[in-house]
Amino acid sequence: MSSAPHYSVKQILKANDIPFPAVVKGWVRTFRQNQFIALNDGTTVQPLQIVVDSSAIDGQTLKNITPGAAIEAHGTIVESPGKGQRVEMQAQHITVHGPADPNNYPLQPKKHSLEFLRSIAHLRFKTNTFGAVFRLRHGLAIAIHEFFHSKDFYYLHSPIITASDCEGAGEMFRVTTLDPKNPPLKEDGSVDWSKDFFGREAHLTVSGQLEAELAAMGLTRVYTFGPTFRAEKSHTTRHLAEFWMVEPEVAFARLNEIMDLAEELLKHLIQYSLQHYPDELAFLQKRLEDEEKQLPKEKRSPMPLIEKLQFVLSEPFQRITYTEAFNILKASKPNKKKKFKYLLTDWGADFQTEHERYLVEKHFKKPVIIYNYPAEIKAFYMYLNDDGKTVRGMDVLFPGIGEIIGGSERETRIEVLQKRMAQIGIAPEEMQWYLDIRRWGGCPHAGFGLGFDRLVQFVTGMQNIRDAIPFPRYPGYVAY
RNA sequence: GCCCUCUUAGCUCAGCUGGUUAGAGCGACGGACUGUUAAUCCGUAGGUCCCAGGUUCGAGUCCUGGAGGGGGCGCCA
Repeated sequence: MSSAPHYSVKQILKANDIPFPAVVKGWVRTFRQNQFIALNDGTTVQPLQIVVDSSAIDGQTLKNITPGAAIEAHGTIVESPGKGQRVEMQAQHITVHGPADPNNYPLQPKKHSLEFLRSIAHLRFKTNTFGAVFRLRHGLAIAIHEFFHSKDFYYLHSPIITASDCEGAGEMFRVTTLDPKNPPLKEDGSVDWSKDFFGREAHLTVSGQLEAELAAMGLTRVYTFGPTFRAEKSHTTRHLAEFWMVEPEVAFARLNEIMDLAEELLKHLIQYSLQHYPDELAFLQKRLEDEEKQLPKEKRSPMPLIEKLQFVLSEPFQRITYTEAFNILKASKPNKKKKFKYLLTDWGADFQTEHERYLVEKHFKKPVIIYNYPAEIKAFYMYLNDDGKTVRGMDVLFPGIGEIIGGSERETRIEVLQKRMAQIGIAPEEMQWYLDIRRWGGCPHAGFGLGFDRLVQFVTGMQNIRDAIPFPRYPGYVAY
């Protein structure tokens, strides 16, 4: 057997100095005519063609070369006389590491529905679609770190288990080691959490924001990038119970600066995807087009995937205040003609999905940043404007997926913060640390949360967020 | 939590207003094939029509309940 180096399919397809000896390892996609193996190792969309001399290979090995089998091929990379590829391997020797019985191997060389693949999520990494999605997901993560690193942001590992249960971002999952059948009780019959592992109640974090604020008060610019958890029974294509969030927090920054940062980050990430993953995006674009062929025209994506990404880069995001947005919506046709399910009449009402979609997809036809929201519909930590009615919060809305970023300038005036906490019933002693950073060396600061899986969803064109994360968790479903 | 919708072969789906032995493509299996590109050609096998009741002379088709999938709304990232 040859002792040639092991190359990835990606390396071989890019190689210029041919011919050369090589070893490749991967999984068989198809085996045509007892002669042509299409091999994929997850490094590219394109498979490598391996040409087999069937007379030189024993019958059992030949029989085991079926879709899904893991093989190792030793041979020479040569220019391909065939039409579909530039180079191919002429194999001298093939080892089947793991056969895949074609009688019961679920993946066939044909289209499968995403729902079916989701039901065999442990195998979907082997497909071109999920290979492309997860390579892009990786690339976006790298790009996020590079982006922040280049701007002197420090990557903060915010805790996953949190003692803080008043972030207000949603229902939390409890973390406990107590016996659910027989928990220690207090005299009044309630559970005695002081006997639990941490000596008090603990939960999975819904956001690293509050911890990021603490770190920004010493490191100036930080960001978190980690899993967050919400026990909301959301049944939609854009919610997960476990999802990844990117949360930059910047000391001395005001709302405008954070809006600039959000727009720059999103554009950078899309630019990065277009530049580094053109093959994946072309593949995903075609996949989306094929899938949408069955749909009526009005339900299809308004433009192809790559064009959509370029379009987001082409213009500044539309920035409007809540009040401006409210006035546009109130005067809009669907509101006047009562086409909206929720009609807008009074200032202060929260926008519904249909309103956000109208602004983004019909009125402005580009990403929209809405800011200065009514205080009542936003979190307690947002900076109260001088009008006493609105807070310096902002949402970045994207076509198709809605809110991709939510952020704000934080309230720094301790007495205003205490008042708002009291209004919604947060005990000040629970949040002393949060008040302390206003007490000593407080300063204006702002930040936002980017839904990483929603970003992956947007860039890859996956309609369901469950197909943008390797192992989705949602109400009623957890596997692996 | 509310609403809509779907479940027929391994996969994707067809099956008209209830009416004989439930169909196709792909896949699988057997065979042919030395430049194919989800190869092609010939042949074969493969179904508890999601489950449980009910209506009916007769149910894949209608009704009720249940399970599972998908979608919409709310909540948000």
